[in-house]
Amino acid sequence: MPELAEVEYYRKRWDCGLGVPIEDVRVRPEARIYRGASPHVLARQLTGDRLKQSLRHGKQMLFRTAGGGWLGIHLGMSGELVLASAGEPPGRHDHLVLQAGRHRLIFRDPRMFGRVRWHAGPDTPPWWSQLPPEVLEDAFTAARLRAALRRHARAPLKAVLLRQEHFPGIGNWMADEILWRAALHPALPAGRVSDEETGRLWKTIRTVARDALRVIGTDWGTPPDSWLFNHRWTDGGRCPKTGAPLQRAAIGGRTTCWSPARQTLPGAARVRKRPASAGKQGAG
DNA sequence: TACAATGTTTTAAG
DNA sequence: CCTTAAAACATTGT
Repeated sequence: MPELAEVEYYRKRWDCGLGVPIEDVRVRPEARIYRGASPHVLARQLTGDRLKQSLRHGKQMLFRTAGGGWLGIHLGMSGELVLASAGEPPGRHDHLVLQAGRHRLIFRDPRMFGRVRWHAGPDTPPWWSQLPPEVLEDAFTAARLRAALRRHARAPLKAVLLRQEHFPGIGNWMADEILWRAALHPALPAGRVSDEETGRLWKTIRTVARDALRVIGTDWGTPPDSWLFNHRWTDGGRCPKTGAPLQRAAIGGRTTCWSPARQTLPGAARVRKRPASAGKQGAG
């Protein structure tokens, strides 16, 4: 569920716990989200410490503790940060629970595609400092976008936009919103985007990121109907710009929504229909 | 019931 | 080595 703006929203949910001593830490050590890291070390070191700062970069979150620790959280597909009061019993999918004063800071993730990591030391963990520039930073230049498009020249534009090593924070709905606003077909091979279109795409990436943070990242507000957002999941949805019916298909492995009236594929490139169960060719 | 879900990672193939 | 596509991951809701 969470992309750039949703992660930003969740990050702030724990704000009321900043500065409050953590009396107790509960973990579900068998949960997949710890991925080889030791949840017990995390629990021991976090106990008695306090969170003093929260950061977000793309879809990654990082909580800095007063005692020199770093708690990294990725929400995966179904994760969320929840605030509960001290008395409530833990939910079935609450994999990390920090008891801080009257607050209970909870990482909840039913599908467990998320991730929790722990790092102790004065500097940010290596995996954090190596993240690519955010799409709203100055370092995210049109030249960087052009290089990413060149590198994945044969992949559909939609699939390229989802790559976190180039566009941290962009997810399925943002990618569709960006391509729709920029009037670029999601199946267009990235290498065929013209210079003029690249400039347009670069501006649109930044506009959508800003809009998303403003509308969703602050209080999870509902975007206006002028966005594709409100129309993309409903059957029979119509393009807010043209009124024409929207289309949906799997592109780049994800359900994709676009407006055929404004996002067209030039010439040879066509949307390839998924092979209708062609039967498995036995490997021999 | 079977399928899809706002995400990554692994595996396979070219 | 590189890129691309598909499967896998685990659970819930329609």
